[in-house]
Amino acid sequence: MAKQKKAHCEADLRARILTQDIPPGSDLDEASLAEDYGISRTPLREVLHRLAGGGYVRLEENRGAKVESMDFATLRVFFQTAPLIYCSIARQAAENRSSREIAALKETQVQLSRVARAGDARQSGLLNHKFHEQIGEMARNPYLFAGLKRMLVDHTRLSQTFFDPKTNADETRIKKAIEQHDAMISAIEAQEAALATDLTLQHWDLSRDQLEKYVRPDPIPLDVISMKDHRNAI
Amino acid sequence: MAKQKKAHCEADLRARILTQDIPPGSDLDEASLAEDYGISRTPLREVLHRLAGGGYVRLEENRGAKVESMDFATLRVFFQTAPLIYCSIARQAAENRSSREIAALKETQVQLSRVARAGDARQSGLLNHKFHEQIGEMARNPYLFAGLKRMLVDHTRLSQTFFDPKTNADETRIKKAIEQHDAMISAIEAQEAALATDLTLQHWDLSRDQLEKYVRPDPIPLDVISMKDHRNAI
DNA sequence: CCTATACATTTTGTATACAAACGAGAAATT
DNA sequence: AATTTCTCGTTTGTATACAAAATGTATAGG
Repeated sequence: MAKQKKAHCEADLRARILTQDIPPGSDLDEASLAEDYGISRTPLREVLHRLAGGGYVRLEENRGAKVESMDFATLRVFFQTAPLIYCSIARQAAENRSSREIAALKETQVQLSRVARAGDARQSGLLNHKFHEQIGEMARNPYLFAGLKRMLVDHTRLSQTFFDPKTNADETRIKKAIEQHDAMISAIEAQEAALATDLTLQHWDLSRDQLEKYVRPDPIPLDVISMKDHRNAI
Repeated sequence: MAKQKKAHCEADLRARILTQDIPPGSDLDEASLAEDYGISRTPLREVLHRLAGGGYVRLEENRGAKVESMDFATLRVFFQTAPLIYCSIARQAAENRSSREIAALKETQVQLSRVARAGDARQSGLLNHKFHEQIGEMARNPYLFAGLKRMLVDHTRLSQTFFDPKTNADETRIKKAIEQHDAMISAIEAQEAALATDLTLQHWDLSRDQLEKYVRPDPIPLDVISMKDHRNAI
């Protein structure tokens, strides 16, 4: 029972950080969190240590835990490194996947496409996170997997807007991303490493285009006419 | 005072694991370790959690901490992934290094060459570890750095014999490795990224030859991105 | 002789009380 | 008025006692 509470605490904190329910830079107070989750401070501190190990929070001496921030420098490195890690992982996942893992991945994908269709942005982001983490496990490469997990923490937080469609174009993009997932599953299942990396790169391109808009949004139109044109163009 | 004891405990356990003074697969008993280091079990458990986060030990539910083992599968992946991570890190270290970090790196190198000449294999291994970790920090890439740190845990453990010369050829190899370090420092200081990666690859080759008793598969291609689409480069 | 089960021992997990460090604000000194 | 120092409340860090789980051992039954 108490074990479940601790596991729930850790999973819930992870989810809340990934969805930015607890935003980057937030202070985490041990006493109040322990009370919230109905456990004492000792196991809560162990949870925080584990979250720190996974790049979710930063522990400072005598100063408690803060949710890892995402400054501009981090973002730059993120864009720089993502294709390398994602593609290397995809290649090795295709080489080393087991059929059991493929089945689990397909199950995640089914759930993801369901919640995405239902418009549940929060669950979509979390299941998308799980999807890519499962591919990471398939690669059986603890070195790259360590980097991937940290990368996914930032990626999921950054792309919180991705699964929350505002326009028709957004919905198309979500649909496309989920189709890409299906293609990636097939390639990995068929152990076609080259295809898997290629599809992963395309998937990254889609995500990156969306993220760049979020990070560097379209400039405000200089005049009313061009804005009208833009609206009518769709 | 107590803070120092805890820090010492963590550093000492790290060193003992890296030097295989505590061999892979060992069980770590909380009570006896706590007594050995003169701290109570609570802070000791936090140390173990941190070591687990760094890939030094594995924590199993209700079953304590074991030093991470190095099975055959791990070894294979190690040889596969090392050049990719080391070279990516070296390139970015050259791009992002500060002069302060260069000075610190040089200091480590001075110490390393001193203890290596003195035949202190244990300290040589640990300082070599520190040297490469410092280069990792220079890259300012938390994603690759996470993988590098895990890689170095295994690399340092594997190469425990490296700095313990048995023959003249061994001594020549050590000398060569340390000369390579000097060249790497120069390249990184001069921000010559291409040269730094090239030297790093040579350095890896030397180390790999030494570890060659283990099966080594083909490395992951270094240019997974540039092969495809250079739009992805930033 | 082997297996299974109950019990005892050991080890890990949690709660709580206490100690130490930090930070904010008041008081004192220049 | 500005700066320093002191004090107190808050928060984090540690020790210890206790609970729960796992492991080892002995004994009963087959």
